[in-house]
Amino acid sequence: MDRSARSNLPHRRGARGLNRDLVVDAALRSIDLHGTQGLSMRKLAQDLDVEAMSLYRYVTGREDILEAVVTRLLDGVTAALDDQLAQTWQGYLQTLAHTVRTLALEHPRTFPLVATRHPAAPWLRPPLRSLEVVEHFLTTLTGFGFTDDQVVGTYRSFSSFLLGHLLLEAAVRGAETSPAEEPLDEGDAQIGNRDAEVDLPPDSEVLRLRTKLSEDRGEEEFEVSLETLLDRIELQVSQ
Amino acid sequence: MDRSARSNLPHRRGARGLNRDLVVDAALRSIDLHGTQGLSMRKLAQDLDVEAMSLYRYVTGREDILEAVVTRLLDGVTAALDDQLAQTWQGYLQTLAHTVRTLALEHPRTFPLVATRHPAAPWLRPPLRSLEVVEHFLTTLTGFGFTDDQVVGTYRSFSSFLLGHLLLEAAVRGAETSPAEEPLDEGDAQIGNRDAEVDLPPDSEVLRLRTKLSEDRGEEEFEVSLETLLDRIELQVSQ
DNA sequence: ACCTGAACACCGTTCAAGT
DNA sequence: ACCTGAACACCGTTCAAGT
Repeated sequence: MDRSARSNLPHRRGARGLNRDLVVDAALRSIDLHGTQGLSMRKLAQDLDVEAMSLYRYVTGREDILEAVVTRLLDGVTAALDDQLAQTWQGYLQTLAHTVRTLALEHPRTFPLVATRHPAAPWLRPPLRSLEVVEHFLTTLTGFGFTDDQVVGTYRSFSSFLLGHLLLEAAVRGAETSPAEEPLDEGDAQIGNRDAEVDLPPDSEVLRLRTKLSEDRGEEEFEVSLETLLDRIELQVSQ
Repeated sequence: MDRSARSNLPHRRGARGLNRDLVVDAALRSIDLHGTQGLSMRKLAQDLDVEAMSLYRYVTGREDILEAVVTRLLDGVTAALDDQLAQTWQGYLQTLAHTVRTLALEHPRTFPLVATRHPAAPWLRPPLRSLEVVEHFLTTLTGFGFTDDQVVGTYRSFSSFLLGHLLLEAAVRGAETSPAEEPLDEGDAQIGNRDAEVDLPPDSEVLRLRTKLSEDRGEEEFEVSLETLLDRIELQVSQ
């Protein structure tokens, strides 16, 4: 006999089955929208239709959430790599670089967290701050015949390459997405001119080069620098 | 050493002649010691022997202080450059790079602020987030005969080089300096082993390469990468 | 002119209590 | 087992008031 439909609709609303993953997901969404500053335990709980204190069942505190968000972000990385490309070490570094770049551009407000939280250990360098990713990196390059010194040297230069480029790109995208600047209630002045915040002397080089400096060359710079880095590694590996 | 040892003790305590610079100085000291998180208007006021509300005479709020701290940090840079070295563009970039590096290592807890605050304008890229420094950079390279495209391209690659390397170095130094980890009241376990926080599978590459990965090669990496960057720029400039 | 007390609207986190 | 109310010790910021 069919029992009455008691299986679905937990009881009242959607949030009865709370768990750690749901908390972390909600936190990531919130940070993407409002930045790390905007994340509070109380507002997060509200998003989940629960009181703030309930979160402490699944999470030891705010810091724990931030750490978990970083891990969550990085966790898909190794799975997302292009296997075709990953058949040479050059291809592997390329697909890894592009995967992390995509992630940084998809989460410009969250990426600074990946970049600046204290690494849990000195061998977990940002932005590859996940044991899984670092392990994959080391194993793969060793598999391609890199010596220990070459693997470690490559890990270091690759990390700082990614960190520099992506943090810079994320900062630009983050600024575009987020400003949350007051909509200025009085309809006056300030005609969408983003330089207005800094006043430039009329004879300055910055002023003269302003347009060129503001161009978005992110992708291009990234490709060129990555190419240079690979060349440099190739030199070390082949000798 | 520091100039809190004022010559003429104003009246009762040190803080009668409060002003913006004193507030910013105190904030910088506090962030160096306790990180950005640890900076509160109330505690900062206490350091200055004043009530929190007094600070608002000199500063529009917490954000204003953070921005001012970044500016203060960068403000000495152009003055600190080695004039001798700065007579070639290579030497100029070298002394500039080393000056900023010194600053990052002297203020490892404050440097992330320089790196991650939203730039006030798209042509103020971290970590050279100061109009003064950027202006100096552009003028100097133009003076050495760089075309507009070369100046701007160099500004971009130099910025992300510095950002990647120095944020990584600062993170390591910051972690050493700061942990503020509880002194564990009971004298048990945890024998200063920093890896304890992450448990490694016994067959992992990370575990095998652990020692080599933890070596501090900061200075060396920095020099080598800077050299490579200069070579790359030279190629572009000479053709 | 410079500083402050009191107040407001928030925080993160603990703990004992509810179901 | 899971959630919560009440409480604690903090926040940043405003405003009217003191000197």
